[in-house]
Amino acid sequence: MRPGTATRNRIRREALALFVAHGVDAVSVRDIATAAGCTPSSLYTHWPSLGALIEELFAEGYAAYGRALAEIAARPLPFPARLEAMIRRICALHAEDRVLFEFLLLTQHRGLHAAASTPVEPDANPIEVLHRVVATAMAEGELPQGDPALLTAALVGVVVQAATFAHYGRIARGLDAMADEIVALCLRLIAAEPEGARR
Amino acid sequence: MRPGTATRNRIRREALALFVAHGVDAVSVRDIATAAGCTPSSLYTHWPSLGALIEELFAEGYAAYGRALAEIAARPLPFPARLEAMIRRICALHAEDRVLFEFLLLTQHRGLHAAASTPVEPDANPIEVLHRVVATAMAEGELPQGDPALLTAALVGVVVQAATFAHYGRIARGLDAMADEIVALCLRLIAAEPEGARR
DNA sequence: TGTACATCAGTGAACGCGCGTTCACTGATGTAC
DNA sequence: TGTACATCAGTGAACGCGCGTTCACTGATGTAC
Repeated sequence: MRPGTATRNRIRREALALFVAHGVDAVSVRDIATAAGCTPSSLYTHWPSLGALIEELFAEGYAAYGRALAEIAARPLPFPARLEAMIRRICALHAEDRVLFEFLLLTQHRGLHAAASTPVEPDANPIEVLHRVVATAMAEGELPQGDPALLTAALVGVVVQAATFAHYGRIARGLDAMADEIVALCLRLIAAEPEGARR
Repeated sequence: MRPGTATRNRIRREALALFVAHGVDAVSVRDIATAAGCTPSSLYTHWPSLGALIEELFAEGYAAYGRALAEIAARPLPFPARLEAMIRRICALHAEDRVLFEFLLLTQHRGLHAAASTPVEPDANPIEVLHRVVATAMAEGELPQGDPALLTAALVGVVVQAATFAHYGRIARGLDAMADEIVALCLRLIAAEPEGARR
């Protein structure tokens, strides 16, 4: 570990925690420096601006989620099995680093606006990865025809909103403790025939 | 209409549009005044602070959605019919005033943090209303047993994420144009037996 | 092993700027007599 | 109908403050000889 890396990591960790606790725009460079036990100017040793720090945290976290999903998406399994594995992975990541998960949740709108400008590796966007998987499954008949984007939204929505409820204390458990139920809900969404089905 | 009401409404409308376009924290009093064709100080004729304007817009919008759902929740219909009506109502509201819908979407986290302090009428919170309906249906056997909060989250998630996708252009249609499909997805979530069901 | 030098994380005082907000005011409108 | 007054939305200049950022610096660490 190079010298200075310790402070750099402390700034990253404390900034993330403050962003989640108070909202990104309510946290100043001085707040972060105080929490990290350094001076405000110290942040500029490691990042060219506060915005760059925020962008780095978002981009890295978002990309990590994207790569985790892309790895599963590439497995030679039927679509439902891959979907289940992806959802379980997300639930596990929620338990692994809840602060990061909630940061991505709270920052999604700001982050996605900003990220729209920068060209990214295709696997760096978890939504994109899932959308691709769903669209492919639909094209290959593993799923009934429909709007792949809407089904993707529904699947993402179930997981994201569960996390949001957990964040606000509407649900007391973490996503990993609910993984079985979340998977069951998502599998209902991709069921072949909803209701009134006749055979 | 009292004199001055026109400016007040213009400020409300332009502020909402700017908040949605750039994010709440990126919009200054001067920005709003310029868009509304008045001076910054004019805002203080109608609100004690910029924060009060933001809070009013969020609280009123959120409460309107809550009351719309509460009205449907009170109808003497079986649960699935009421759920369908509520979802269709939300989709219609999206088409009616998309800027308001997206403002509530983007502001949910900030708004919910702030609103946590103020005591509100119970029907002013659309999530609360839906949660109550789901919990009641579960208690009365209209739904299989489970965590009512998680099922509520899933239902909210489908609609909210569809709106988010629409906002970012991932889906080109408005919610009202997708109402049938969104309803179908939500009805799958409340189906009695998911899969592997044997009779 | 000891000295000289380069590197670079972190400091602390200071900066200019744009922010939300204030306040004495103006001027149009409505009301009383 | 005409005059005097009250009301109040909106003005414009000014405010203090906290923000992100800069910059000359310090001092510890690693390297060369």
